[in-house]
Amino acid sequence: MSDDWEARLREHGYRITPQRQLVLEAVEELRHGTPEEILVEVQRTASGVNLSTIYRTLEVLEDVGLVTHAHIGHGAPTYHAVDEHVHIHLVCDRCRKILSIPASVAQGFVETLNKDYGFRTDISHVSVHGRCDNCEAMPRGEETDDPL
Amino acid sequence: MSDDWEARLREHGYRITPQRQLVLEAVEELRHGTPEEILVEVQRTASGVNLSTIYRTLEVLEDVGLVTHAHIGHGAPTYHAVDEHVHIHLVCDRCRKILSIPASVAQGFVETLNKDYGFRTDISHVSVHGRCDNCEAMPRGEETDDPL
DNA sequence: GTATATGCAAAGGGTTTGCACGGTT
DNA sequence: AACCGTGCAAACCCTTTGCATATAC
Repeated sequence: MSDDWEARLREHGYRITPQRQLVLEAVEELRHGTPEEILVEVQRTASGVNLSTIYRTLEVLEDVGLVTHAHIGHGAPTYHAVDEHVHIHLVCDRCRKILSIPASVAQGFVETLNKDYGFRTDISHVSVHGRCDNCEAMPRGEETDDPL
Repeated sequence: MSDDWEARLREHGYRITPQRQLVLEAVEELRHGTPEEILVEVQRTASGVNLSTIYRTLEVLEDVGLVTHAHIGHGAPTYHAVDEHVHIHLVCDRCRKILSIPASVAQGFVETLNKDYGFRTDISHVSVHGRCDNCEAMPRGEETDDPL
């Protein structure tokens, strides 16, 4: 865990609490986690922690720049620690697997948006949906067909 | 409205109903609409229509390929008619405006995903978040800061 | 000691579902 | 006449909020 997380919180006027430490650790441990999943991970250590604390804590951690979230569909968002490299999520609509690829792949696209449309974007914030390698080759039948 | 919509439904074993026609018309009229907004539009003509019918109908219309939806953040998804040109949504996180740009802008990106990662994508399904021209220039202060 | 953070429970959006009735085929 | 589609109400998931207590500072 980045060791200046305490400083980060303090700088913004937030206090250091066990819950905040645990949530940050859980996010780093899970790499991709929904609030619910983070709760479960946190409760392995501290069973008394409440879901609403997870939400409030994620908000704080996001505010100070220690975590971010991305939407992978219509369900709950997924959170990451920010010290991982920035990445894009490729979500397979058939098998539900999530591929993380370097954000640099989208660099040209992002630059075009900026130059041609004056739009500054954070491409990592949303996911790109489609079919992964495997599923594209797979015979029809066992698809999820849940249009996220 | 595309005039083969009845055929489209029948081909897939669905029936033709006033509600389905109204929902399709509403989607085309609105161009971007959440289920709730579509309900309101539909109710201008038929006040008795229920929200659950909107959801069920959108699912059907999506199944037969007459509409699609895209997620613009943590709120409700937004639906379109498919006969409009495929586009990408640029959502400004500050002023909430939605810019629609041709999907062709992302062509290079999409091809890279396919070639390098074997991932076939529908880029129009999700939105790209960031700051629009206007807001990027605007002095700080009145931003939404709601990290969709 | 004081302000912030937490736990709990209740409320809030958005969406789905069971069921009986009504409409399309 | 048979079955699908609809309205209604209840249930559901995810998230937010009010309030009293506990904790960091």
